[in-house]
Amino acid sequence: MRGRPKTFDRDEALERALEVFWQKGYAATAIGDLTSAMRIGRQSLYDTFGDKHELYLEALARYKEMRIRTTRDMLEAPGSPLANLRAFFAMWREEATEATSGCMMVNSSTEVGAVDDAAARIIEKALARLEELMREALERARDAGELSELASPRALARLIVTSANGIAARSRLGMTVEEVDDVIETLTAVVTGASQAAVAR
Amino acid sequence: MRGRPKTFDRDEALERALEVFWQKGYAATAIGDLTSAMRIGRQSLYDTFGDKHELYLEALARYKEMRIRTTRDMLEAPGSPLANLRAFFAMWREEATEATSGCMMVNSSTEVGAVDDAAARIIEKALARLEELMREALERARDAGELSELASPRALARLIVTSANGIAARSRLGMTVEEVDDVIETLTAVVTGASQAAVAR
DNA sequence: CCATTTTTGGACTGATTAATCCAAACAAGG
DNA sequence: CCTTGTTTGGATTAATCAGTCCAAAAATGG
Repeated sequence: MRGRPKTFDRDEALERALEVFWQKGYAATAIGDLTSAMRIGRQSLYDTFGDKHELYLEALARYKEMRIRTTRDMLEAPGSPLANLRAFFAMWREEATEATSGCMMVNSSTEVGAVDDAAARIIEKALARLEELMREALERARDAGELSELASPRALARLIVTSANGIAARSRLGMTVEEVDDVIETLTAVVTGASQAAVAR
Repeated sequence: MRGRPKTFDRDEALERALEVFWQKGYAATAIGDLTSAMRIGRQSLYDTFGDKHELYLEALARYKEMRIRTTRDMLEAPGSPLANLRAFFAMWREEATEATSGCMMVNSSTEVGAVDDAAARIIEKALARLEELMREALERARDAGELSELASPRALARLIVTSANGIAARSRLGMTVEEVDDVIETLTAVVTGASQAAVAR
């Protein structure tokens, strides 16, 4: 290897770019915001990551991987599948009340989803994967005897992921614990079968 | 009245601005996009609506009113409260599958919610009102004997509105009928009390 | 016809943007 | 020390943006 070696870590810089895009979105993020957060020069950014849009897509893909990994690790942890589901809800609750970043994929959907096909494809695949992980977790809980029959694990998984997306959107404005808890407790009751209502007659 | 009379309808122009902001968001909408959609000159826009941000807030407030009005009209229609709830779900389903505009309040939350206090306040109040309308509708259905006891009408209302927000975010990427139906059918089952799962043991 | 007001659009300002170019500093290996 | 490659930041470009100013045209009432 000849020449001056790279002094910054590509992954670290990408991670810092991710945080800026996650918080501020695509359009509102200026190159200067990125270089200062990433602590690299402007030219290094273009040399290393292409342009702003490429960097955004790479950050979004990284976010997607992170989100899928943590979800899978949580839901597929050893032990009680139902306890894992509860732990997942708890994590989600913490995130919604302690931060206003929301979910980068939800933010991206609403901001650029309709015009950025590459971003849309990343998000669509990620949401499908998250639904799959959730469905499998529900089925494991059922197979372990912690839940009785589920009418449609897939449909229930979709409701859960959709609700998570709704919470994420809302948390951009700031959410109280009470607001999140209402949603989570109701969903938990649905999953565990405590009926919220019963058809009369 | 002396002088040339106004030739455009302020409400119509505002409605057209609303549609642009709804579809494209705040930052991505240029003044030129607005004037051409509103079919008025640039100076008329500034004279009539102040500046871009004021116009956005007014459009957002108009959207909020529209959304609350249609929701209330639907949920408070004469006849069966439960049928009204089902009609509400049906409308929501149509919107999610036939358009990619989503919900302007959800779009606004994720884009400017964290930095635009005026917009945030409009949205927070609107969501609280929608939750209230939904809670009241659930209570009417219960009181009419169409649903049995509800553990927490408020919590259930929050789950429903949150899911609607999640669907709205997701619909920006385009949604299939199947995806929406899974969520709506599960929610309907929750409301009507058809158990999705029961605690084992 | 004149006064009044509105509409329209071009010219303009000032700021900001993404992106490129370039030169100087810098750091390693041969 | 010299070659190679990297980092940095200033200069620059070309585009875009919101917003203001202004003048001409248009439409009404007196």
